[in-house]
Amino acid sequence: MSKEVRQRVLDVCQENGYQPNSAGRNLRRRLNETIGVLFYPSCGAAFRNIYYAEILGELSKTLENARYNLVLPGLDGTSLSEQPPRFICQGGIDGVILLGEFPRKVVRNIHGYGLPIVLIDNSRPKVPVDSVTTDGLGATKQIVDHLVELGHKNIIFMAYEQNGHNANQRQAGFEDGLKKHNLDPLTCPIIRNFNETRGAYAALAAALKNEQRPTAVIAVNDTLASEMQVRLKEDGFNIPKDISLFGFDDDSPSQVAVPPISTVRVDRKEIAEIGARLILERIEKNDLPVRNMVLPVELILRESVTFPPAS
Amino acid sequence: MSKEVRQRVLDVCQENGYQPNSAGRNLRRRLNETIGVLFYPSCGAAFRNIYYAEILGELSKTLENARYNLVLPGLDGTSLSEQPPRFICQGGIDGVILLGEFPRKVVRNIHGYGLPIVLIDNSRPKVPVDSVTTDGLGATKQIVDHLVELGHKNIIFMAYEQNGHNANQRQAGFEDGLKKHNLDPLTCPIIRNFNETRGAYAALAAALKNEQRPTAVIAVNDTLASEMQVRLKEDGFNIPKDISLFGFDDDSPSQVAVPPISTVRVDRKEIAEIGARLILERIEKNDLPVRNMVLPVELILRESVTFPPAS
DNA sequence: CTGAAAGCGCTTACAG
DNA sequence: CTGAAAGCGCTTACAG
Repeated sequence: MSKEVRQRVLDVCQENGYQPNSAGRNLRRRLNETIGVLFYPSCGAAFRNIYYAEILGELSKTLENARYNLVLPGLDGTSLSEQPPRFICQGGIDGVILLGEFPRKVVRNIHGYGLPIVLIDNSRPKVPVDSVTTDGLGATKQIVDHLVELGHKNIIFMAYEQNGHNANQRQAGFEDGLKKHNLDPLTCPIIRNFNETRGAYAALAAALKNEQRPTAVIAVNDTLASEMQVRLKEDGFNIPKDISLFGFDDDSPSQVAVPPISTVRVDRKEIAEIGARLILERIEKNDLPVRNMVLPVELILRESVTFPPAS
Repeated sequence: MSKEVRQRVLDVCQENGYQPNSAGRNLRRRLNETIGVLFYPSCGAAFRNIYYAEILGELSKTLENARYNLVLPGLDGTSLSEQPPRFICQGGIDGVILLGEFPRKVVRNIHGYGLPIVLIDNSRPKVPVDSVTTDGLGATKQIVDHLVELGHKNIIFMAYEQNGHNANQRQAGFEDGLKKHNLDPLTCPIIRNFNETRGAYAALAAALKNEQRPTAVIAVNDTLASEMQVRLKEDGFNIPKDISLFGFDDDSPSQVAVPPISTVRVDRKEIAEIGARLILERIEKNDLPVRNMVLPVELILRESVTFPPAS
């Protein structure tokens, strides 16, 4: 074949935007260039936390650069306890990304299918799988440091009852912070006996009636923080003069709140890129050692935090 | 082959959960059993409206029943104006679902690639594509009917500046309602000169200073409605005694608000199922006539609406 | 009705 | 280094 003809063929391919047909290519290469994503407990529920939607968006962009597509099999994390689902038996995917707080049993189950998997924003030390999470423990410790520096001595940590990696890490950081500063756990309560806004505020309001009234509240995420702020204001508390308030995640609720709420920023792009790298590397070489990445986070200080009221 | 052997083979397949390999199957059948989803302007942005996440979840479940997977190509609706993207040239998908308010130009562009496409929650009459939307026009007319029946004469409609099918339909329904009840457009203003919460409330507050103070507000969605409610309460208005309030979509903000906000419920499952049906039918037979489905909606009456204050 | 062959579009290993 | 052949796993059209 002459070089001239060769070049002309290549040109024509270029012009018409020819791309090798994926089915043929994949069949031959025994690869799919496709990664499945699962949510827990469901797609709709996971995205109540907009944070996950942003990570998903970044993930799909990053994987596109590696010619990979993301596929959403039509099933929830909750229906995975039984038989292996179609999208796994069918061999149409090269790996699975688990986005959200999957219970250990489900992770183990999926891991058992032998596909490369990676946990994003969740970690299961007892199951040998790659993961990428953020340093919630360190973040809450930093928050306590900051509040103590301002003079706060009675601080509340509150999180939804439901166990989860992030809630647990953030609580652990709070407990570490209390120890470090010799704060009394009795006047620095941890509130976790609620699972919806109303219960949350009832529990918070009760804690505020304590003899040593708490002067700062750390909520496990921005949605909870902003809901508490609205209720506290309705009950006549001034934020931040009476009560300082911290959230987590730097989502929209903390930004649009009045006053804006101090929070912890997580780099969604970074977590997505690392998650993508982990799964791509494991697809290439499945006998890599397990890697558990923990990303640093950044405190965002806004008007919802100040010195405690003079007592 | 004896029937006995045949049965044993089938049994073994069943036991091991054998599924035909998708790459081989698809190559031969010249089909992909895969549908692409695009968001506008981006995945992260689209899901700020949790409504779209719920539709996506339902879509993936419905399509799973037809053995179809949903694939997220790693690109935004915004980057579609240029060359056909990889996931189209590669021939890996049988159709495309457009979720959200895509500009006409982009829809036309994608339609030009020749793949079956369907618009969900958006309609572009000038482009010959299937679509499924909800009856926002009828809904707002019903809301006006209801408010007028309670005695309201001065009603505000407010929506973000950005044009969009839903905002426009809902506004059109408001205008129809005004005409039907001979209400004066001067005392029933349409506010659309804002694109974030602060501007929205400034515009609303200004309108409330009108001589004929409006006694009811219809916000284009629940997020806007609940934000306005918080600000109105801060400024000393009682909801609903001073001002009745309507939102749209029956999302979480209208449910957790104090008081809960009247709204319009859209059946996410239904819209997803119809969208799925439209695209599957078009994949099967691409020369079907264009179908534009409009789903009925349901008014949800909550405590945020009552009679206007005695004047 | 049953069973063997052809071929979907590609890539890789092989022969020249 | 170049070019033809084999084969990935399936399904369908064809021969017997």
